[in-house]
This record gives sequence, C-alpha cells and structure tokens, in this order.
Amino acid sequence: MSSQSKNTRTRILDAAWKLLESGATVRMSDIAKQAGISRQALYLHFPTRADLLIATTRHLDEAKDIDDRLAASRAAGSGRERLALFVEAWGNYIPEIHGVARALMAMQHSDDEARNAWSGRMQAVRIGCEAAVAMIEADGMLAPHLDRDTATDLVWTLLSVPNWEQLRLTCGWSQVSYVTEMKRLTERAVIAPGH
Amino acid sequence: MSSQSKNTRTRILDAAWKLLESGATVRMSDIAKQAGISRQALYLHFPTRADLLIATTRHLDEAKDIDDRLAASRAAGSGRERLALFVEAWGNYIPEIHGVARALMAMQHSDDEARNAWSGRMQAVRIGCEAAVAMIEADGMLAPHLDRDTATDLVWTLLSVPNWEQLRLTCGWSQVSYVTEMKRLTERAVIAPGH
DNA sequence: ACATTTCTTGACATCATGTCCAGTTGACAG
DNA sequence: CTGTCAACTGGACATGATGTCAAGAAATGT
Repeated sequence: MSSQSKNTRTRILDAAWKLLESGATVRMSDIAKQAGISRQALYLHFPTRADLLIATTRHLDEAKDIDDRLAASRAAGSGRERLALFVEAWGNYIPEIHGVARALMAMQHSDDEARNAWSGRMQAVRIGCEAAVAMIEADGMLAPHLDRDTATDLVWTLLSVPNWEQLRLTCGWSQVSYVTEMKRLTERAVIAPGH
Repeated sequence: MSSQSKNTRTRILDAAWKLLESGATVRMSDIAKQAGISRQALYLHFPTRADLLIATTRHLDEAKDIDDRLAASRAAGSGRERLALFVEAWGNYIPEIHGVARALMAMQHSDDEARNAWSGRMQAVRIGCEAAVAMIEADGMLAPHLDRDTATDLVWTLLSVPNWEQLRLTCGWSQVSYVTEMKRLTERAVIAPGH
C-alpha cells in the first residue's frame, strides 16, 4: 500500500465523515465528489458501502480516542461513580459519532454486514455498562430484584443511540440535560433505593 | 367505492399486515401476491408504499381497538396507577404492531410522508404519557427536579419501540418482564423518592 | 345489452449500488 | 530516457426496487 494510496483512503474516510456529520443522505457518488476522486475509485478501496461506513467508524474511533475516553471510568472508586463516569463518557461520545451511527443503523435492516458491525460496537458499550453494574453489585448496592445481566440490559438500553436521538433531537434537550438526566436515570434504574 | 373495491382494499391491508408481522422484508410485489392481485393493482388503491404502510397501521388500530385500550388508563384513581395502566396498555400493544412499526421506521430516513405518519402516531402516545404525568403532578408526587414536559419526555422515551426491540429481541426478555420492569422504571424516573 | 369501474399484462422510467473493461497518468527502477 | 506497475478515470452495463403508462379483459350495475 503506497503512501499515495494511504492518502486517498484517508481522504475518502474524511469525506465520508464530513458528509455524514451533516445529517444528509449520503450516496457513494457524494463521497467520491467530496474526496475529489471518481465514484469507481471508491470501490478500489472499499468493496461495498457497508465496508466504507464501518471503516469510517473505526477511523472516527481512532481520531476521537474512544477507547481512552471510555476507559476513564475505570479509575472510579465506587460503582456509582463508575456508572456516572461511563454515562458521561459514552453520552458525550454519541453526538460525535451520530452521523455515521445513523447511516449504519439505517442499513441494518437490509445489510447483514452493517448489522454485525453495528451490533459489535454496541456490544462493546454493553461491556462498559456491565463493568459499572458489576462494581455496583460488589458494593452491595444493586437493586435487590435485579441480577447483573438484567441490570446491564437496562443501563445499556437507556444509553442507546435512539434514546439520545429522541431526547436530544425530537424533544430538543440540551446535551448537558441529556447527560445529567441519564446519570440520574441509570442510577435510579439499578441502584437499590435508600443508597 | 363499490363493495368489491372495499374487499380488495381490505385484502391488501390484511396481506400487508400478515407479511409484515412475520418480520421479513416486504416488497410491493410480495403484498400483491399475498393479496391475490397484480402488483399494479396495488397502486390503484395506494399511490405509494408509504401510503400503504400508513393505511395498514390505521387498519391495525381499528382491528385491535387501540383507542379503547389506551383509554382504559383514564379510569385510574391515582397518577401512579394511571402510569402503570398506560405502560401496560401501550407496552402490550407494541408487539402487535411491531411488524408495521418496523417497516415504517425503516422508511423514516428516506420518506417524508412515512416520517410524518410515524411521528404523528408517536405524538399520540406522548399525549397518553403526558396525561399520566399530569395526574402524578396533581397528586404532588412528581419528582421535584422535573417539570411536566421533561417528565413526559422521559416516560415517552422509555416507552419507545426501539427500547422494546432492544430489551425484548436483542436481550431476550419476556414480554411480562418487559412490562413489569417498564412499570418500575417509569415510576422511578418521574415519581419523587419516598412516595 | 351497455357503460363504468376494476383489474391485468407488459413495457418503460428512475435511482442507487455494484461490476467490468479499456485506457490514462504518474512514480519509480533500470 | 524508457518500460513497468499501481492507482485512477470514464463509460457502459447489470440488478433490484419503486413507480408510471397505456391497451385490453372482466366483472358489476342499470
């Protein structure tokens, strides 16, 4: 892979990123134009649209240091704190990836590859949820009627991208309100009353 | 509109209903075949796919008496009870309309008409949420940091179809668990602690 | 029996993805 | 300077879905 090829690849990913960020419907030809190459050249780098979108999310993850940001919650001294830190990290990451996420979710229904890619990424988020829930459980603060899996399902679902879309875009909440309210809501969902 | 025409229309809607219920991807030609007519005849009754899907939801609403079922929560003696009854009514309605809902949500990104239709239906659900929240507020039990709109947004978001899909299909929850947990969760989300 | 509405058949337009191929350009090696 | 290789271009084409159009068949009502 020559350096020119790397440049082109990066130009494509940046172009896809920029266009998707704007929220518009993005065709392969739009991305090609934005990257300054022919539509066919896209297919020399990415065999399908799904591949391109998936590569774009990885590109974004790298650029935005998502791993580091999510890992920050590991420093927490309590389960409750860890949950709050995780909600903050993930909740503030959503808007940055929302354009790509949206495109990938829209393809889920028709494309297996896209579905697997997105579900894999969400599974990673679930692991973060589980770690916080496990710590809460270790602290003896897990709501009595919940087991760890169920509690993880709950937190994970609360933190889904569609929920962010609804509160933030449909209901018009600010990002700060969203994060604040999600911290409270996830706590109340899984931490035993009275703690 | 002759009676034969009515019959055909109904046959189409029933065909669409049945196919969508199965969860598969449904083309216009599939619906035509299932209804026993030509693909072109569909367009004599419904100008576009979106129109057909929208008509199918209305057809379902009628067949399933959704209005009566949602209205049942109006008999509640307290805000808390009203919320529980609403969660139960709507939560148990979701699986019955899920096939059509799924198709309509998938079209949202590309079709204005579909987006408006779906958003209109969701707005009706929001009104049900708001009624419950208003009664809770009147009972003096609304969580102190929430106003009525914000609390309604929260309950409404918790009860969204994507959340149902995630818990029920992705996480494998039973319908009973979903409803039970949603009752608890919506309560904890909007009712002041200690009540 | 006639007229009108409904439905069928088949051809066609459109739009996006993805494939194929012949030819061009640019960099680098000998 | 020249030949080679890889990346890229341009154009044509296949596919699959929605939606349109027009000519005729069939059923229905009067």
